[in-house]
This record gives sequence, C-alpha cells and structure tokens, in this order.
Amino acid sequence: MACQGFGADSFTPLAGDSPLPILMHHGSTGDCLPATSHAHGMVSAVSSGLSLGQTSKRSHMHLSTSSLGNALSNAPPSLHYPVTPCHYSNQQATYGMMTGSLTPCIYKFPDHGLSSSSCALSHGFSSLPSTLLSADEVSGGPGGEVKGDAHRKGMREQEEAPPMDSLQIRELEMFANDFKIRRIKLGYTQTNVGEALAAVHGSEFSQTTICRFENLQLSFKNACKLKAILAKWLDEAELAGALYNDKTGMNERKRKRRTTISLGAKEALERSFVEKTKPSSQEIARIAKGLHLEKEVVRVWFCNRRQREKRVKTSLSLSSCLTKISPNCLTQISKTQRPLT
DNA sequence: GGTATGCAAATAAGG
DNA sequence: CCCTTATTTGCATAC
Repeated sequence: MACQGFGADSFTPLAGDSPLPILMHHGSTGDCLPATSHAHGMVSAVSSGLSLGQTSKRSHMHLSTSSLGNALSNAPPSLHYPVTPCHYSNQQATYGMMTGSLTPCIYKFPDHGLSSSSCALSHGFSSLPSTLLSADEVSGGPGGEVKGDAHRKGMREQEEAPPMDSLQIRELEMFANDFKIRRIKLGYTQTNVGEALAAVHGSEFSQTTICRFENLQLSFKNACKLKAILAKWLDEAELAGALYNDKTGMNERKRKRRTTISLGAKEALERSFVEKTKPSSQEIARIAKGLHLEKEVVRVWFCNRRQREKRVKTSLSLSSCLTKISPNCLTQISKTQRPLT
C-alpha cells in the first residue's frame, strides 16, 4: 500500500488552498425520505462530510508545469491528470496536467513536496508496457472486472510497476485529445459513446467516465485500460460510419448499477454506524430489511463508511501535524500514510 | 442538452 | 464469507 498512488496523489492538497482537511462528517441530517433507494428524489445531500478540505479537484493544479515538454500542446494549463485517488479529498488524483478542451494535454507530474518526489515517476501502476495497452488486453473481459482475472494478481505492487514514463503519458494525452475530436466528428456525445461501448466492451460506461477520460482525469492505469477499449470502439465506429451501435456482445451489465441511498436511509445507517461500526452479518441483514435495501448494499455501505472514518482520522492527524510544521512529522506521514494527498 | 464535478457506491485483490 | 485497502465508476447536479 503505501505510496501506491505515487506522486499524483501527493500533490493534491497542498497546492491548493486549504491544506487542512477537516472534515467532519455527519452532516446530513435531514429528514426523512423513505428509504427507498433510487433516484429521483435527490436531495442534494448536504455533503455528508468531507468537504471542507476538499480542494476542488481541479483547483489545485495550477502550475506544476513540469518539465515534460508540452510539445504539442499548447494548451493552457489547467488540468492535470489524476492518478490515484486522493484520499484526501476523496478521490481521484490525476496524474498529469492537461489543458483545456480539445487541446491536448500532457500529463505532467506534479511537483510539490510531500512525497511526490518519491513517487512521481514510478507510481504504482503496474507495468503497462505501452504495448500492453493494446486492445487485446482488454478484449478478454475488459474492464478487468471479472473476478479472477488472473493477470491482475500481484499487479498491485508498485515495485513491478514500470514507471509511467513520459512517452506513454504523452501518447495517452494525444489519444485522448484525438479521441475527442474524432468522437465529435462522428457525431457522438460522451453519453452516446458510453452506451455504444457495450458493443466492444460488453458493458457500457457512463458519460462521466468518458468525460474523465477525455480530460485526463483518470488514473494512468485506468486511462490505459480505457484507452484500449475506446480505441477499439473508435475504429469500428469510423468504419461503420454512422452511429455505430451494435450491441452485439453486450450481454448484461457487468457492473451493478449504483444504488442511490435516500437521505433518510443514510441517516438511519449513520445512526447504526454510531452504535456499531462493524455489525454482524445478521445485523446487516436486519438493517437492510428495515430500510428496504439489499443486504449487500448495506454491507458495502458499512465498509465504505469505515474507510471514510479512517480517512478522516488520518487527515485530521495530518492536519495537526502540518500545523506544527514538523519535518519529522511529514516524513513520518508520508511513510505511513500514503500520500495523503 | 452536452459536459464537468462532488461524493460515494461498487469492485478488485489480498488476508 | 467477510474484512481492509486501493481504485474504479456513476448518480445527481452544477455549469
């Protein structure tokens, strides 16, 4: 674990504005929506928490213009490429910087302190020899979601992870940019593409994911995976001409549709959590029944909730550490806590 | 109406 | 089967 996220993550917070995350959760107090799950009533949740420190994911990126050349792009900087999730604020760290729309972007390495250095060039992705990005890697059961995907084992160790070299990053950036141009030329929206992907991938993707790919906001590893899928689709789509939407191969959705837990149910879950952070299987079943939610949904909710709890705590301790500006502290943190950032 | 983003579900992988 | 940790992915909503 540890610095898996390599650099990227590390850069997030600091650059930004408020370095100290202070998140408190709880929040939503709201009232009662029945526990049904499902969309529609969305009350925009008051963020349940983590937000204070939330540097807008994009805000921090400024500068870091690193050295990678911007050769082709002109782009005015503005985005970065996330790489691994930044726990800090919650997630995705981007790993490079890209520029605005249609313009190409180069993934850059963040350059701020806090551990970034150590991870910058060798972050934890598994080795992705550029070639491996080829479609075949994906064709099998892309998405890599199939449990048992043998080849994924052991890939987590960053040690074996080949460095995310600038060349690959550059290729990725160019592809993303080119993809967007060609996609638009074909008359597809991000949503269209996501749906059409079922034909080549067997399952669709959301508009969000396509958007993030184009804007280089996915982890390098994730982007590489998607690149293969998108490249394949693009080729076929251009060949087919018009809206290529052959759903062949699209059996069923590989990923469970995201459940929207109502505010009322969240409050109830939160109360249960306060009472017991790690309920037994039976207790989970009972809670689920009471809220009309799937047991698995409730189980996962508790897992994620515990994860969040832990994150908040580490963030808080980091905050106090930073406050003291103790070098030792920073060093220690960077070791024990992965980037935090 | 398409795209960008916050928050957090869902998954992957190793115990 | 369930947990933790890391990461992927998508609702919901803002832009």
